[in-house]
Amino acid sequence: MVNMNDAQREAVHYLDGPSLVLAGAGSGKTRVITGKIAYLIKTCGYSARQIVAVTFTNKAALEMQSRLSLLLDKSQTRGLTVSTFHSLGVRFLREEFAAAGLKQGFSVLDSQDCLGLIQSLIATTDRGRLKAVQQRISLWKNALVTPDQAAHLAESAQALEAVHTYHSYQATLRAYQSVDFDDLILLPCQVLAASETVRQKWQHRIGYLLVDEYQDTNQCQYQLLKYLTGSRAMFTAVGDDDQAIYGWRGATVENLARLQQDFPELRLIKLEQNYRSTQRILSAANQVIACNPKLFDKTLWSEHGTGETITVTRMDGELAEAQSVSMRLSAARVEKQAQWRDFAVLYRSNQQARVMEQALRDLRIPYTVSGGQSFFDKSEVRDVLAYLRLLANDADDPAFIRAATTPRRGIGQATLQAIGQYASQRQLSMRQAASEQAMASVLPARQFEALSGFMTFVSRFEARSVKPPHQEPVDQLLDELIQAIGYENHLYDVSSDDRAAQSKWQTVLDLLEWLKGRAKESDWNLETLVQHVALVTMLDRQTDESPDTVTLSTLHAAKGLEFPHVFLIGVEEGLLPHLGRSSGDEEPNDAAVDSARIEEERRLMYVGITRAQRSLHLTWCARRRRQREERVCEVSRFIQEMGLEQVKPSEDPGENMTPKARIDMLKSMLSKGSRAR
DNA sequence: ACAGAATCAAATTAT
DNA sequence: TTGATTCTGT
Repeated sequence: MVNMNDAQREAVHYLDGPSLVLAGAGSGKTRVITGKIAYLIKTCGYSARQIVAVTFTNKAALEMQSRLSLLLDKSQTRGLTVSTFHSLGVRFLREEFAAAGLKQGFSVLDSQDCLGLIQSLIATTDRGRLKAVQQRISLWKNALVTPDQAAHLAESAQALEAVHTYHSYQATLRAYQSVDFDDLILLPCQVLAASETVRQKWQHRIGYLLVDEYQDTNQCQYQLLKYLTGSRAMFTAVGDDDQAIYGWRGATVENLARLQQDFPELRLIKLEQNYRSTQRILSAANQVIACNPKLFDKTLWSEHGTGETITVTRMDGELAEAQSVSMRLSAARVEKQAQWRDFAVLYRSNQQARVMEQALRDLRIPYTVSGGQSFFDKSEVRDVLAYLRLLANDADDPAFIRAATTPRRGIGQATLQAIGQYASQRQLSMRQAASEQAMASVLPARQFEALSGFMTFVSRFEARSVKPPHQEPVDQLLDELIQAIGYENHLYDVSSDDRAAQSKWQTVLDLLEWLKGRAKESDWNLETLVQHVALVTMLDRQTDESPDTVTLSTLHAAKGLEFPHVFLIGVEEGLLPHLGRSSGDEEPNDAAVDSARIEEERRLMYVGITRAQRSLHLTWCARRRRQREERVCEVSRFIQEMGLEQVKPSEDPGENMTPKARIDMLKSMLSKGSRAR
């Protein structure tokens, strides 16, 4: 506790009741959380298994774990829970499955699976409308609104349709013995609300709870927090209302105010000293965020010097922007004697990464794109996971359909339809139906042959994987399973190109390695493994020894990170305050909604600015292709709000160069000394 | 095996 | 309108 300021120390030591730590950007909140955990264990005699720390992302959870391992021995952290809200939900349901109306091997469907489910419920090809419905259902769930309650709230015809879908959506999920992401919070909440016994059990088990990024909690998560801590209310919530950027997925800053109402004895601690950025950067950030109405008064200050000038550069278009930033990146690395990892390029939306990637590749600048879901979206990966899901959960119809038809084995549309019909008549899952002898009389002989071959295959592996007496190590099982499926051959059959097949097979091998690693690390069986897979994103796979690369990241994914040098690109009206509505949704003109949106965008800008430690460079494009046509853009209002001393008209060293000239110039720079590799 | 043509979907942020 | 993926013809 030596290296802490008074406020941090107070936050760590305060144990007389619930506390809320308002931690401004860069004020050392992770240090406080990890410090407090260490303090509880080392000084206060808490056992690690009584302590639960909750974050929003796996990345944050991992970060916290690694910081903790510097403060505590392995033996001291045994049994400690550091996980995301959603993983905690899975763990809860693994134990309380019965009370939630599930079996232990329930499936966790990701949003893509769920979108497919919704599509099967409402007949439409309009993806925008489907997504709108999905979003709506999700928001209801996050606000603890049941389908019945939603029916009373629905105003428009479109909302009424969504209610209807919500009903059948929930019913279908239950029938599949599956849950979506929102259920991982909602179901534990409902179970805790309904059962005194379960409540006491968990409240007794959890001696102290810490919540990171509290400003991003939704109503449901807040309720869960209350149930878990009970009237003892031994918890610390850490958050910053100025960094609340997840309103669109149901998070509500009101939870901060609500905390004070619900716990009048709440101790409020503010961390206002910033250890991250220079004065210039901090002052720009402060001025931007000052344009928002504030919930809590908070003034960030820093002992660092004034620092480098913040630059704003106008660019002709996306390409020029990307190339210019790449060049300046290269130049700055040499000038500042920095490493690639000291730089980040941040942007509002994922699409902006494309052009940027291309430009970086042209200049041989190594980079890592943070975020994006690509790996677990690949069809190879989803195919394999479907088999695992099917083994773990015989009610998982989507998994059944996918596994039964991939690779082709004589089970097609007609067979599936017959199975589906038989199943729904008797309230069975497709897999249960398919394994009934009666199918022999329902299906033509050839189809029945194919089907029973598949069913034998499935039950053979199920017996070895999930059923307790014969539980085998996951390693061996996975290898044999993939062999038995003949998946490699399937890939060669399906893809016309051998190279494509090879790379897909490699993806599968990567997946298997990753699964095995996870299973070993956490001592998980197949069921548990599969339940956690859906929660994992690309980010978490990066176990590579930190390579020296530039980071490309969305503003959302950049929260919690910091870099010496930051480029924030695409700072334009329409993009950085992002305007534009999602497609299918009807939208009354509501001034309050509009300004709430701008305020969230402003917080996003604030997050972006405060990622920078020493230098910050902003760019915007005079023209950009937005939605199908090139449009003229204006500089973002947020630039002006930063109150920079003077905005130089242009800082682009290659302003008048053609793309080719830019590249040539860079190449000559590279050969002069800096090694980009 | 590869290139050009036809077809299709796309609209923020993410567990 | 693009860009990406799939199909088709050589």
